[in-house]
Amino acid sequence: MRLSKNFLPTLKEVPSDALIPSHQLMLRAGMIRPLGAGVYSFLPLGYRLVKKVMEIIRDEMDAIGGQEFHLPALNPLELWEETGRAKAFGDTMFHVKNRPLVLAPTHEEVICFIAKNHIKSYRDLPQIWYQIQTKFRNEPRPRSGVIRGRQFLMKDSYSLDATWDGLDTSYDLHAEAYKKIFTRAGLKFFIVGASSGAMGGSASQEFMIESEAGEDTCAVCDQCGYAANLEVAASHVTNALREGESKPIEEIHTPNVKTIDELKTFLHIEERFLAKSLVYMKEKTPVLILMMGNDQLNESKLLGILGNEARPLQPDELKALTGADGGSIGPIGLNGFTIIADKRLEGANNLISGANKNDYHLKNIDLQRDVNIQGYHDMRTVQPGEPCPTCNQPLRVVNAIELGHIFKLGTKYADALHAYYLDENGKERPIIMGSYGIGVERIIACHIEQSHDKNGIVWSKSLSPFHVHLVLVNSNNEKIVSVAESLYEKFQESLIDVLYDDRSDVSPGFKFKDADLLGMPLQVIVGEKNVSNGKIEIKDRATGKRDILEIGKVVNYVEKWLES
RNA sequence: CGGGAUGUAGCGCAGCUCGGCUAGCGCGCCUGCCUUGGGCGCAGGAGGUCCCGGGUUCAAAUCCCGGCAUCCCGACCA
Repeated sequence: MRLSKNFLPTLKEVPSDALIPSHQLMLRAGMIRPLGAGVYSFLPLGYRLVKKVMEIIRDEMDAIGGQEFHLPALNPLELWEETGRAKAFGDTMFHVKNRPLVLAPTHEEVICFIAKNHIKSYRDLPQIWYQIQTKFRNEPRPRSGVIRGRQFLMKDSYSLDATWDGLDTSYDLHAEAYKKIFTRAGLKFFIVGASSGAMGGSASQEFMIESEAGEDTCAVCDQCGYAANLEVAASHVTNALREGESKPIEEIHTPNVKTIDELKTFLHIEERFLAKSLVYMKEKTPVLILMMGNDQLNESKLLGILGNEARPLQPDELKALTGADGGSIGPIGLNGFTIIADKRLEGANNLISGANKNDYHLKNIDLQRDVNIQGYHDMRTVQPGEPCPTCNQPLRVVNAIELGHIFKLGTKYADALHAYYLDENGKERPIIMGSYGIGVERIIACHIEQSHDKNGIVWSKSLSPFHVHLVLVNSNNEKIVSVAESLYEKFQESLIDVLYDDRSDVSPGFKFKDADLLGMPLQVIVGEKNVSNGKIEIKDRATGKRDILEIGKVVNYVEKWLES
């Protein structure tokens, strides 16, 4: 492709709205332009990348037996009401104003609708159906360029199985395909166990890359490779101890002590003797949650135990139900409460907790003797530096960008839409589904986040929009021009993707800066300096290393590099 | 949806407190000359509803009220 004739608007300056490197560089490299909040046009270079990514995805999806669909973005609202997800998505789903239609944020419903009409027998299963298409979500706050948009490309696939073992197989096939896809895209990623959230279903894993710009938080162990979304992450912290003798409960005056840290300082005592209380409402029942010391409650773990409808109490409700304000609540003397505790407190005694009376705490509480604990659960949030649950090395807590998410859905959608098949015994059963997504633009943005320097993007060989950036340095010198032109032709004949900077009105420095910004892995530089000796310079974008070789050997050099 | 910031030429910004504008600067763009190994140089030129609507005033980019948009933090994120 000739730069003199093609539309590739690069920017010297950083657009002020872009803060993270991938967003800045995608704008500067002429890949995208904003149209509205979270809505981007892809210009030719950007779309070339999109197509590269889609090619890799198609390849690996087809390899596991996936069949590509093209599904409508416009969906009847009614279909979404049948599964209850019109309500579940709420304002996140776009609704068309002048017809009862919605813009699909994902496609379980449509897939299930097709399956319902055509999958009749266990002999029709299993199936893997996928699509790579635009999805629409009315994100309350789009951000970070294409990483969170209101309109974005997603590869979504859906497995349909007759048995739960079949679902496991389909799920594992996807996990393997995803590893291949992200590896081929040149990404350093990790896989975490995740919460399946409101999507429903049993197992779920996320494919993540570590990035400060990430919206998810994960605990990772560099030693053994343990990694988990903080929503579900665990660590190997020590428990509160049970001492030999349980002393009698005593009330202590603790004026103006509101937080665990204040209590710790006030009493000069270790955190493991303190029990913090939080109160949630599950339907009509208040639930007191005991956490050790200043451990942070992990709400997603809690909701996994209590159900998604549970909610924290308002301060006035708290006072009415316990008789005290937050900071003085405790497990003793409550009526009508369910009490649960973090595993770390299991069986502990001689604890200090709130007295349900402002400015007072109780000491020597024995959870076995004094409290009717209805269950110990892991409910704490992992902190950086805590020991890894598998190898005890310190965990890091990092931000991460979610590239892909795989779910075992089960029969939720088949049940709602009555998508049944007949098994070997002629018995009607719901189709068992899995759902597997990949953010297409995120692969591009994440690659840039992981691979750039102060001069611009550094593409990996597999993802790069062109293999070679051919730079004609002296466009006023006919000899140089003819060498560059003939190289351009030879590259094309050899099926090497080449971006050719043949502009005559641009200074050499400008071309070099553009080449570094655009980030093709190899720069082939045709300039007077070397051509006069029959030589060409090849610069490796990633390392900056330069090789000088004879003109006749350039194409072969690039071919070798491509094969390596 | 809460908190904060910003909105002036294609991009990056100044001017706004303290009203006086014929609205500047750098980059980019156009024309001509020049230059050709790291975002050249010189000369000339085009380009603006100062986000929108209302108000105050002799006079508003500037002050006041209302809206919209974009970005950031938080909430949210199947």
